[in-house]
Formats: sequence, structure tokens, C-alpha cells
Amino acid sequence: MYDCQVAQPDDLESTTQPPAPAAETGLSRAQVVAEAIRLADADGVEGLSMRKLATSLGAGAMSLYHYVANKSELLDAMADVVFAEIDAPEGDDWRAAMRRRSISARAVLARHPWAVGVLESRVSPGPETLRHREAVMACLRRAGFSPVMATHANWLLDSYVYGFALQEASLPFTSADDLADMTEAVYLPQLPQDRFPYLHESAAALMEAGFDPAQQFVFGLELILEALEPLRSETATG
Amino acid sequence: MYDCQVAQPDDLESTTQPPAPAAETGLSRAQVVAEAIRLADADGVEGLSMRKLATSLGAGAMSLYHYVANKSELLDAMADVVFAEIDAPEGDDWRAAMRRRSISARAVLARHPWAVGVLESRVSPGPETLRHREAVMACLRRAGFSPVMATHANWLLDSYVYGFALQEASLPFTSADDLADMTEAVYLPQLPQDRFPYLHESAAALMEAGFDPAQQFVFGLELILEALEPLRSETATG
DNA sequence: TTGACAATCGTACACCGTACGAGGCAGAGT
DNA sequence: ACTCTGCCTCGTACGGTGTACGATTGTCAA
Repeated sequence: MYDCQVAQPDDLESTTQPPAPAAETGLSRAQVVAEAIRLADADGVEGLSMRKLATSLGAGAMSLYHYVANKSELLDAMADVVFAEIDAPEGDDWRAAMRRRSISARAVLARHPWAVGVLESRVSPGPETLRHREAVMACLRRAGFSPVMATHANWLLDSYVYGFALQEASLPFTSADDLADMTEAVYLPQLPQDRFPYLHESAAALMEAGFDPAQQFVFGLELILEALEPLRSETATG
Repeated sequence: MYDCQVAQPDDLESTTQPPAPAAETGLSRAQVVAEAIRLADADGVEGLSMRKLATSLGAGAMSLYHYVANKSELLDAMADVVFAEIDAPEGDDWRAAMRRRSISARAVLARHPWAVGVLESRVSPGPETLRHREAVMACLRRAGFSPVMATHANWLLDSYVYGFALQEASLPFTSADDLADMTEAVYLPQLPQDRFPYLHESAAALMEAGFDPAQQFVFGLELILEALEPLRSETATG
């Protein structure tokens, strides 16, 4: 009826490796996925093809299909591995916990910029993703948010994290030096002061002050966490 | 040096149609882009190919390249048209203005779910995009935000809008009925209460209460706007 | 020895973006 | 009237893609 599988049953057990990855000789699903992530980090997802991945693993293209049903499942698996890199929220202080996990999430998504795009149109969360989401909901519920409020808070925080990562991924520069060069060479000339005075001003201010994505991220994150605080302990709502 | 063009000079003038679109016979860039958007809305971006687009316009595939340098430029143009659908912020009340424009942005991105994904890895904003961003910055600056604070607020709001749209686009259902069916048929069985009690609880609560993305969006939006309010008029900072 | 099964991969097919260049057709110059 | 010059159309072809199919091998149980 619905073709949307949340996770394969035995994937849920995958904390212990499936049958033993055969170590030295032959491939393994984990190796395939890991190499795919390496390639995607280097060249972007659009540069990742089954043939290239296979070659990079020293195998024939069709061999991959023994470990992965199709490319879509491969992308799902990649996203799940990336998700596993994110620190789960821990501790009694919900703000500290969510701050840590959100900062971690942004950092991870900055390391794997393609992952944000993969999230979209990818419907079946993997086991690590589920575990992580469960941990987040647990943290919020234990902090006193009602089920409905916890869901709201979760959406708000995730939206911010993903949206920030998306914007960050589409920035044309990586380092602060790039920013300066870039701004001076491209943006300012193309944003004439008379037509786009405010964008011009903003670009100039950005270049002058430098731009640290992590710091920029924390600014909005703190605002959101503070705004969520008063919504706790209205346990009757949900 | 940098291959990142912000906008073609004459694109900036494109409020008036370039040379006259030739109306009846022959194609026009605007027609090509519009049909591409129609197809992407129907089948998703990954289902959009130059050949299908051409056929759908009653033309040969290569004819398109007279109006569009390559597929990447086509995607840029599509994103720009979508951006033009978003209401620009208007009026003296900055919160009302930004609320309207953010709600409009979410609605537009929900209508064109592929557009969020196109944003990523697309580096050159089109003329409409620039106009819109300029209007947003103008609104914030006039409301008393310093240049730096306005930039922060802009990032925060845009992150929320894009992130929300991204999450919404990856939802496996569209209508409330779908939600109920979906939850009952797929999520609840696959989220056993003992392993994922909180996700289970959340899914159940969501199904019971119904789920209106627009309403959910406004919740977080209002929180953000309220949190930004006290940061106005610190004009000395920037 | 035989049979089952896991793993590898060569080949082929349909599709993709697009380079190249050949054609048609409208209007301007002579 | 003739040519020339541009815009516009698109057929063909090339190198890439995901992957269906089936042949091949290696390994182990009976």
C-alpha cells in the first residue's frame, strides 16, 4: 500500500555487524557506504556514480548491487551514517544538551554538505536516524515539554539546523580569506550601491567583521533555545 | 578568477520583457522556464530532463539551448521565478512584514518542493532573488536592526524557512487523511513502543491532533520574531 | 561428488546532458 | 532579384548514467 519503509527489521539490530564483514578480502556494505561518503565529500553527490564508486573500491560496478539494492538505498545508508556522527543529547540540562547536539549537527552537516540535500526527498529514516530522533524527543519530554510542545520544539530546532546547513552549503567560499577575496572581487562590484544599498552594506559589514559560520549559528540557536524555555512544563497541553 | 556570476547585467532589467517573446509562434525563455517549473512540480526535479521538457514544448531537445546555456542555468532561472512568487516584506510594522513574507515563502516552497533542493549548490542568485533579499534587508534595517544584527536576523529567519520547507518536502504525505492512514499503517507498527516510546508517543499525538504544516510553521515563526524584537535599535553595534 | 548458495562482474539497454554542424527562414544591402 | 547575415531549429553522435540479466567462480554442507 505505502512503499515507504521506515527501516529494514534487521537494520534495527545493526549495532552488531550483520554476519561479519569478511575483513580483508571482499567488500562489505559498511565499506561500500563509507567509500561512497568519502567520494561524496570530495566531489559532491552529483559526482558520485556507481561506476566511480566501484572503481574506487577496486571492484566491478555491478558488484555493488550485492550490498545495496540500488543507488537510492545507498544514499539512505550514507545519510544514516552521517546522522550517526551527530552527538546525541545528554544530561539533565535540556538547553545544554540540545545546544551541544545542534552545534554538533551543524558541524557534521558542514563536513558533509551533500547530506542536507540528500535529506530532501529521502523518506525512510535509517536506524541511527531513528535512534537520534528518539533521544531528542526523550530529552525534550524529560525537560517538561508536552508531547505536542516537544514536537513543535523539535521541528523548530531541526528546521534551523537544516536550513542553516543548507545556506552554509551554498556559500561560494569556505575560509575567511576566500570570503574577503570573494566579496571584494565579485559581490561588491555586482551589488551597485544605488540599486542594492542594503545588500551592499551587509556584504561590506560581513567582509569587515569576518564571518564564522559556527558563531553565526550559535547566535540564532541561543535565541531559539531561550524562546523555547518558557514553553516547558505546560504538561497539560498535549 | 571566480566563476560565480551573480546575475547577467541585462537580467537585472528584466522587469520589462527582453525583446518581446514572439507571442504565438516559436518559444521564449520565459515559456521554457515556466514549463520546466510545471514539470518539476509534477514529477520532481530528478524527473526533469531536457528531452522531456522539449517534447512537452513540442520542440526538439537541442532547441532549448538557444534560450538556456545549459541545464544548470535553467535551474537557476527556475529558482529565480519561484523566488519572485514570494511576497516581499511591506509596511512599517517589521514583524507583520516579516511574518507575511515568511509565511508566503513557506507556502511557495511547499508548492514547489524541488526548489529547496535547487537552492543548495546553486551559487548565483537571480535578479528576483536579489531584489527580494534587498527588500528584506531594507525592512530589517529600517526597523532599527544594525547591519550586523539585520544579517543575523536574516540568516535565522531564512534558515527556519528553508529548513522547514526541507522537512516538509520530505514528509511522505500531503493531506491530513494521508497522515492518518500513513501513521496507522506504517509508522506506528514500525516504531515499537518499547524501543521508541517517545517517537511512538509523538506520532500518536500527531495523528490524533492532525497536522497542519502552515500552522506548525507559524508557531516557530512567532517564537523567532518575538525573540528578535529586543535586538532592534541597538544601532551602535554594527 | 554433488548441489546450493554467496559473491563477482561483462554485457547490454534505455536514458541523460550537450557538442557539432547542417539546414531553414527573415530581412537588409546591393 | 540576388546574396548575405543573423537567428532559430534540430538530427546525429559521444560519453556518461543506473541497472536488468545471466554467466562465472569460490565455498561449504550433505
